[in-house]
Amino acid sequence: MKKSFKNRVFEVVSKIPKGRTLNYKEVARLAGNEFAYRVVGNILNRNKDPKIPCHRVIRSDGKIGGFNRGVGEKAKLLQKEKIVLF
DNA sequence: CGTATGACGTGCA
DNA sequence: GTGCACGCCATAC
Repeated sequence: MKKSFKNRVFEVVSKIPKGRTLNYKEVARLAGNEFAYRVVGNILNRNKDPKIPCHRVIRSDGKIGGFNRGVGEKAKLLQKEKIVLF
């Protein structure tokens, strides 16, 4: 099974510890290509798997960014996790 | 197979 | 400090 970048991103994001947020660039770097940060958001957007805490992935600006189900939901999850936007 | 997209990031006005 | 535009990559259709 060849792990595509998409699969890599899923694994990395699913490995994000609770209470920790990573920006798309970091996820992309851990996935193998720090220059593919756009793909990270792209993949998560087209693949809303409930097993993936994609809400822990935020922009490097410290902003929530966006969410396929609504930014409000993502903000809610972040607050629920007591995640502090670094 | 080829084209267009996208939950970004950075720079500049 | 805020807003706009460009550029980068992989995925989806």
